[in-house]
Amino acid sequence: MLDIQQLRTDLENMASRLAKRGYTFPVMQFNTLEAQRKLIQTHTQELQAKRNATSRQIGIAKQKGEDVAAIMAEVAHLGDKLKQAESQLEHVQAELQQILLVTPNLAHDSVPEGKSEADNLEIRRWGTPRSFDFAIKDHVSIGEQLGLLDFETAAKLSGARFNVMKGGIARLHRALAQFMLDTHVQEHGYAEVYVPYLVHADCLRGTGQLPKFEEDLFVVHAGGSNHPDLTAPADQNPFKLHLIPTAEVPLTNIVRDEIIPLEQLPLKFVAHTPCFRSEAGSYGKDTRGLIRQHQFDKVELVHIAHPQKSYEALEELVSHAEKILQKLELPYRVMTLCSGDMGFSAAKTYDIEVWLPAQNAYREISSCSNCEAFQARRMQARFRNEKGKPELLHTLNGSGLAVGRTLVAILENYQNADGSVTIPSVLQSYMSGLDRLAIEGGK
RNA sequence: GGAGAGAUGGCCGAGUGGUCGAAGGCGCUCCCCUGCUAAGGGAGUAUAGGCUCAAAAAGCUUAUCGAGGGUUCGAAUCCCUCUCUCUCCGCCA
Repeated sequence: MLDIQQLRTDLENMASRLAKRGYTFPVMQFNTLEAQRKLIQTHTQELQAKRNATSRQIGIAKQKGEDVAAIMAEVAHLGDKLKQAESQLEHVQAELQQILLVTPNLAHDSVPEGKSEADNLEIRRWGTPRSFDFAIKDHVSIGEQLGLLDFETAAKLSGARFNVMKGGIARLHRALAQFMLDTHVQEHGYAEVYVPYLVHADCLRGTGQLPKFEEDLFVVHAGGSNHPDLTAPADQNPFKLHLIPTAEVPLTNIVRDEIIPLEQLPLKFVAHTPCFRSEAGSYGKDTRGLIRQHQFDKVELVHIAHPQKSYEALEELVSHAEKILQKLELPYRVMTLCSGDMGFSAAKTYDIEVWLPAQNAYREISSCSNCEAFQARRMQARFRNEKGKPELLHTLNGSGLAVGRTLVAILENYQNADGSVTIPSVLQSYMSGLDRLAIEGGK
């Protein structure tokens, strides 16, 4: 959420910055509502002040044993007027809030201007794509030939965009998550966290998925759709929960409504969770294989940072994600997303793209963003600053990494002519020393 | 699932209709006193808004005692709904 005070004082500038990321801010509507708000709020507060003062007088008079009938008559009609004013105010403020809730973050000055993916800026590459002397296969063929990747069964169980992994691939998948967690905890200083996979709507509003992107989420009810409590307000309804689309949601919301002592900053959290996405609007995209699934695992990194240090933290965060690919010896490149391609909450985003030989392309495997105070303002996540005053934190998140896509990268980059797949050396200790997945080896 | 108790400021804790945004204590900050350490005295110490103002300072003002609603001229206090925590019983991985 943007700072409404900043919008009031610097509207033109803010609107033009939003335009750079392809968002048209409703300037006219905002101005109209603001003018109304000012009028109604002042009026309401005057009425409230009058009521408070009069009530105090009544109290004093009664204590002295004086007659209060005259004063009572004076406020006789105040109640109705006040109620009306209060409800008008509430209405206007809800409308303003609605505008703010669907307005994306401002891009940082260092973000290149652009409209789409095509305008993203490559900033570095690591590793050299391997050249193959045989006809390469994609991860689906590799996995199915090994007998360890089974999309047919997955479709029977749950439909499209799900997968069943077996034997060595299931284990490799597990090994990857363990390896990532261990690296971030032991080498990068993250606190390992286990979090709920079902969260309240408040959490999703806090990180920016709601109210705008509800169609991308899965919602669950306890006890089926006939549960009587479904009629209760969604916010406080314990029987309506959302499946997390990323661990960013629970991890970042850990600091919601908190004031963190200065000396505890930065907080660095890591969690391995499944992620659930409806993938509405991506019909026909990446339909084959593990790239785009309704359910996938991810190791997520979150920093809760001092505002003055959040851009240092972003560089650090990216380097932590890169480290995983380096250890796995997978070639990748790092992109700065242009203003038009960034997510809703981000002020600046780096994508890490891993080399996928079968696609002959680099594909996103991690997205690392600094959201500055955008999420913190929605969450009321603050710290006590050097002057002892509460101040909004900066929040950052990044994949470190998407486990399923990393698995894809390994299957494709480490494939051999005989259909087997070499296990990267850093993972072998997680696989009881196994150094390859062979066709007859899986069970 | 059943029975009961509770939720107040950074923390503890008082407050059952009226000058209560809230006694007292702890903690913290500043000042004073005291030749070590300690102790004592004084002052200050919630958050988010709005208006006045070019701005700052300042002033005025509103809201907030788990959340939402209600009663009332007036609610931390009374009523209703919900959430969470604790204790006991039952059930369960």
